Formats: sequence, C-alpha cells, structure tokens
Amino acid sequence: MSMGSPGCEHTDGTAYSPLYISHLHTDTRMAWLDKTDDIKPSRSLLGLPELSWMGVYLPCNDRLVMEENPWVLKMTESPAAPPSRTLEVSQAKPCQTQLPSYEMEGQVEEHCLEQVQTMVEGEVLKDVDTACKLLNIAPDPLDWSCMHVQKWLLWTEHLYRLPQVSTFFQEMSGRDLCSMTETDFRQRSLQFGDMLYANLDIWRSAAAMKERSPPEDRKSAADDDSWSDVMCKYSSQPIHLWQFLRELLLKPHHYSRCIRWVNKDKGIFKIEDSALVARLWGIRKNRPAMNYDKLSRSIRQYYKKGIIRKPDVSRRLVYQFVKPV
DNA sequence: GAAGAGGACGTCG
DNA sequence: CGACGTCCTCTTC
Repeated sequence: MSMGSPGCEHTDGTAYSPLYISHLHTDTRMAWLDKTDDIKPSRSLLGLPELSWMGVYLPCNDRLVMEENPWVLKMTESPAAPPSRTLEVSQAKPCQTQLPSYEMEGQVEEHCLEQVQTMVEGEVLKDVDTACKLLNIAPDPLDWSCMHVQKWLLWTEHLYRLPQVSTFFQEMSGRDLCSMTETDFRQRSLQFGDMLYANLDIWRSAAAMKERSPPEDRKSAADDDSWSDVMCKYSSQPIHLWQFLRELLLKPHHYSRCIRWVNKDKGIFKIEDSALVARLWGIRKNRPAMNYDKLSRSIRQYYKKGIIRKPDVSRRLVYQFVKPV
C-alpha cells in the first residue's frame, strides 16, 4: 500500500509510532507547539473527496489520518492491518489465494471485507479508548465539558503536530462542538477546520459503533480492558503521577517507546523519552508548560512517601516502584 | 548538557 | 492540607 504523503513525512526520515514525537520543545512557552512551519499537512491532502466506508466515516484527509492518527490504524505496528482507504479496500485483492469463480471470489471478498471492517472498528475503538484514558475524557464528544474539548484539541494538535488551534474553540462544550457543521469548523480555522471536523467525526462514529454493539463483542479487539472500564475511569478522581506512569507502563503496545519496564517484577522502569512522557503528563493534567524537570521533581517527592525510589544501582531515567505492580 | 537531588514557595481542588 | 507545579541551586553522570 502506498503511504506517500508529501506533507506528512517526518523530516528525519525515521518511522515511529504516531504517539511518538521525536522532536519536542523544551521551551515551556512552546510546550504545545511543535515546529509548525514545516509540518503543515499539504492542502492536497485536505482537498480529496470525502470517503466513507462501512459506516465508519473516514475523512477526506484519510492519508494524514492513516499516518498520524493511531485512532484509526497503527500502520507501523500492524503491517498486515487492513487498509483504511475505501478505494484501496475495494480495489485491492482481498485474499492471496486464487479463486475458482467470480461468484466465489465475490463471496470471499465480502467475507474478507467484513473481517477488515471488524478489525478497523476494533482499532478505532481501541485507540479512542486509549486516548480517553490518557486524557481522562469521555469517549462520546457529546459528554465533553469545555475543558474536555480543550484537552481533545490539544491532543489532536499533538498528534497531527498542528499549530495552536484550540484557541479558536474556547468556551465550547462537546455538545457545542457536535452541533457545528464542517463550514463552522472552517470558519474557526481556515486551514485545519475540516481536519478537526473529520477527527471529531471519527470519535462520534466510535461512540455510535459502541452504541450498536455491546462491550463483550469488543473484548477481543479492545486490548486488555473493555469500553465500560473506560466509561468508569474517565469520571474518576484526579490521577496521581505514579498512577499515570503505571498506566503507560501497562500499555506497552502504545507507550513502550517512551516508557518501559526494565524489571516488571521488581517494579523497575525506564523513561525512554523524558520529553514525551512529560508532554503526555502535561496533556493529562492540562499543564501545557510541563517538562521533565518538573515531572522528575514530582517523582522525587515520592521518595519520602515511599511510592517510588531509585533502584539500588542508580541509572539515569530509571526508577522503581517501591510496591511492584 | 541532561539528569538528579532537594529546598522554597505557589496553586488548586 | 495534600499533591503537585514552578523555580531555583548545586551536584553527578
């Protein structure tokens, strides 16, 4: 599958998970803003006709979504994952095996498409689920408060490496956001309004998907916890830093590039990308100026409390939970 | 130069 | 009041 997308290639040419941003600002005033002049998605990406597929709305900027949006597909981690582009789904050979007749081919193709649909839906739900936990927001945009909307916008800025667009949607609840048309979005942000609108639509589709099928059906696709867990979690108490770190550690599929276990039994972990972990923590706590200096200060506060300590053999960026998971 | 340690003080729920 | 967040100085890697 061609992944060509001139506006979205990373300048250093490295492939990485969409959640992993290699260059991060240490300047706190720019905490939410990556370099913006060289990362804008090209207009051609945004000018494609709208595509929809199997009830899952895939926005016109689908290429961008595929490469940058882990909520749709993690291409780098699932090379065999189904395509998310309608045209490519319908045009591609559904299976490797040769088929005896056109009729048979049609049936198999239909079957394969169903499987692909299930997989894509599962991936979307899983990634929305992950984002919900990270941001501590509800899956359904209709339930969002103004602050939730801001968090979601900051998260979208982070994912797409957009300039600051959240300012155009201040004082807006999720319901307000959902009542806006694509034109309304474009009026707020000429360049990125349609993209934000499309992204919001993915979330709404995910909520609708959930509406259509009970949680049990999603169990297999939803990693290690179900949708209902998310629904319970987002409304819970404010999270502690140590809990947040453990959440990341328990999701190696998503976060192993920024934090991972060194020795899970002993509770020893290593922060692989200090800037990214700090940034994720900042998003979660709505603290745009968060950096590793401050995050590590908070970790050190745990020394006295006996929650986290440095391992016996102290190494940079390596810490240990006093009570292992 | 980044990470680590920890004091001091501010903020917020 | 607790749990950071912020800012700072000094030390260690």
